[in-house]
Order: sequence, then structure tokens, then C-alpha cells
Amino acid sequence: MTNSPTTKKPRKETSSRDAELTKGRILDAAEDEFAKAGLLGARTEAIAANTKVTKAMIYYYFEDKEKLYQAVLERAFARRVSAIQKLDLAGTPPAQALRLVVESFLDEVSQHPNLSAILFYEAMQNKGRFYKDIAIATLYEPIENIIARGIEVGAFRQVDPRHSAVNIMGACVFYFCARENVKHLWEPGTDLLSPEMVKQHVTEAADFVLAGLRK
Amino acid sequence: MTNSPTTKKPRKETSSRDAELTKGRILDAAEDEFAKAGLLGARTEAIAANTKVTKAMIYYYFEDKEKLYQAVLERAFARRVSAIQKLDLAGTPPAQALRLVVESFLDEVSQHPNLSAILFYEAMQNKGRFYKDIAIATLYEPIENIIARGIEVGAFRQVDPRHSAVNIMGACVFYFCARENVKHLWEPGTDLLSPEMVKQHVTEAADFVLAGLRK
DNA sequence: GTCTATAACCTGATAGAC
DNA sequence: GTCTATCAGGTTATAGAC
Repeated sequence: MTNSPTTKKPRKETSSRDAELTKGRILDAAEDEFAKAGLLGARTEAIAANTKVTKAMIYYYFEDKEKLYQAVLERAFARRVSAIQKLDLAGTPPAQALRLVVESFLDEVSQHPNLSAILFYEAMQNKGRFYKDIAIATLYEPIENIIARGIEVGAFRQVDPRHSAVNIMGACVFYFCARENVKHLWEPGTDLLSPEMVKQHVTEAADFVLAGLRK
Repeated sequence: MTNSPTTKKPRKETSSRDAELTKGRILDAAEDEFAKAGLLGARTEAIAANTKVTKAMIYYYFEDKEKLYQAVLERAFARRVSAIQKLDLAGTPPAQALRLVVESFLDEVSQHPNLSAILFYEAMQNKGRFYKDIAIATLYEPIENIIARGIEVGAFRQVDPRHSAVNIMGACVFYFCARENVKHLWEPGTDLLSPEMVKQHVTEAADFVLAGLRK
């Protein structure tokens, strides 16, 4: 908002003093911490430790822990919303449309694995207190609608679209959420977020979902 | 261990003073609390509040919060182990066997919805620090083996058994874990743990899984 | 076995100097 | 904008009476 011509000028290089940078760093560290521990378990001290500034800065920029949490959710959902808006779901045949949403969602989760964990914590501990409506609108309803359409057209089995949408989400995100646990199923040292592993999961999950509904 | 003949005699009815009863109550309350908040977020105070005894009893019987958590996990897994041992998986054709494990697992989760939440928290927060091995042996490996067999026999598609096992677990438990959030998809006041809703989920999930693998 | 009281510590949040 | 210091309240865990 300041129009001062000095705004863009790099300041002393000694100690970084940049509002946007600091704010961004806090958001990044907070996203990590909330993904690991949820709103309840997250520690502001731990967030600060992964930042190049002190704990006091969290309160300076975000007022309190809960507001910071909401800011993290907002940023994460902004990505989700813009991703889903790019898809022309209504104009695509159901089977293809379903693959589109699932793959779009999985691609995003692959690039931001924190999202699925945060969503899950939010659903489990906070009962969707903060993001309920937007989550339903961007995650479940699009899938539910496609399934309903697919049944009408005779492309999908006679399932309950709502239950199916929920189960599909589960099949998609579980891998990411539980990765630090299920990784023990694979050879020691296997990174479940490596490009190859992620690619395989996306393929497997999308195929699984499509096969599960197809008539 | 005490052989005293007075052991079974009911004591004064005034103030219940029964070791096993108290221990059981603490375990029950703890299971609820850990399912809601995870090891990290759980409050011993909250556990005590849902017991008819005080917080001090938790430490008297279980030493500390982490030991109590482990006791809860052990009890929950004992149920899982005994349930899976009752099934004759090796002697049953793959498709049927898979339906058997999935339904057995879902039935148990239906009756003890806490299990799925605890498993999930354990996987996410604690990275399976406490129950990793037994979880793999009782949850993932049986499914993985059936899938591998089903592919050999030509009953299932050519999938990766390991990835599929993980995705199947996700499709099964997500409904229970996220119930307080996804319930907003249904009419207000809908109880996702009601017998009808649970029955529908079990049917939908089992069908979905089978259809997703069948050739 | 169960309680009350409290110690010891942790964590969110703020004040005030720079 | 950033830091250090610190407070207030919450939380685990224990001591000791009954």
C-alpha cells in the first residue's frame, strides 16, 4: 500500500527486514507444523524455530495461533479453488471428468503434501470448524455431481454418490497422510514422496477409483 | 493373582473401590480422548473427567500418559488380531477372501469407531512409533497377500498389491475418521454412526473395493 | 485405592527496548 | 520489524493424607 519509491530498494543486507518475506516464512513453517501436529498439537515455538525470526513475530503478523492457522488454511484452499476452476467438468463425459478431478486433486496434493494432512486434522480434531463449507464445495460436491451424472448416463454402477465421494477422497489422501507409517511396507529408506512413488500412487489411485465405479 | 477368598466379595457399596473396574474405566475414557485429540492433544484432565475417579488414578495405574496411550493401543489391537485370526483367508478364493477381510475390518471399526481415529493419529503424529509392526501384520499384509494371489489367479486387475492395500484402507476408514466433518454433506442431524448409515457405508465400501480390483 | 494439594514445567501471548 | 524478557495460565506428574 505504501507508494514510497524506496519500498523496492533492498535494505541493509545485514539483518533481513522484509515484511512479506517474514510473513511468508512463518506461513511455510506453520503449514509444516500444523500438518504434523494439527491445530491442537502444533507449538508456536516449533514454528518459530523453523523460521529465521522469533516467536514474537508470529503474534505481530497473525495476532494469535488460531488466526495463523486460518491463514494457513486459506492459502492452501486458494490453491485448491483455482485448480478446480480450471477444469471444465460439466462439459466432459463422467468417466473422463472423474479422472480429471481425481488427478488434479492428487497432483496438487503431491506438490503440497501438507494439504492432505491439514485437511485431515481439520476434519478430525476441529470437525471442520474452519473450512467446512469451502471443503465441501471444492472437494466433495464436484465428485458427487459427476458420479450422479455418470449413473444417470449409465456409465457408472448404481452407487450412492455421496458415500462414494467420501470413499474416493479416503483412497486418494490416505497414502499421503499415513506415509510416515505405511512407508514401512516398502524397502527401508523408500521415500513415499519421491516422484516415482507419487506417480505410481496417482496412477493406482485414479485407476482404482475409475474401476470401482465403472459398470 | 490373589487367591484370597474375599476377592470376589462385593465391598462396601458407598464408594466403589475396585481396581479392575477403575482401570477399565480409565482405558475407556482414554480411548475416547485419544481418538478425539491424539497422543499429543489429549489431556489427562479430560480423561479423568470422564471417569468416576481422579486424575491421580491414571498415574497410579498407568505410570504416565504415554504408557496409558500404549495400553489403549494394545487393547484395541488385541481385538483386531483376534478378529483376523478367525478368518480362513488362505483357504478362500481371492475375491471372496478380500470381501471377508474388508467386511470384518469394517464391522469392527463400526463397533469401535475409536479404532480408526487412533490408528490414524498414530500414523500421522507418531509415525507409527508404537504400533507399526502389528499394524502392518494385521491390516496391510493380509490384504496385500490376497491381492497378489488374486492377480496370479487372474481374478484381479494387474495392480500393485501394496499401493492397493493402502488405498483400500483409506477408502474404508476415511468415513469414520472424518465423520464429524463430512456429515455436513448429509441432512442436518444425520448421525454417521447410526446402524443404517454404517451399514450403507460398509456395503458401499466393500463393493467399491471389490469392483476396483476385479478384472 | 482414592483423594486433595501442589510442585515443576510448558506454552501462548505481551511489553518494551532497539 | 525484530528482539529479549517475562507473565499468566494450563498441564503433566507426584507427595502425602485418608
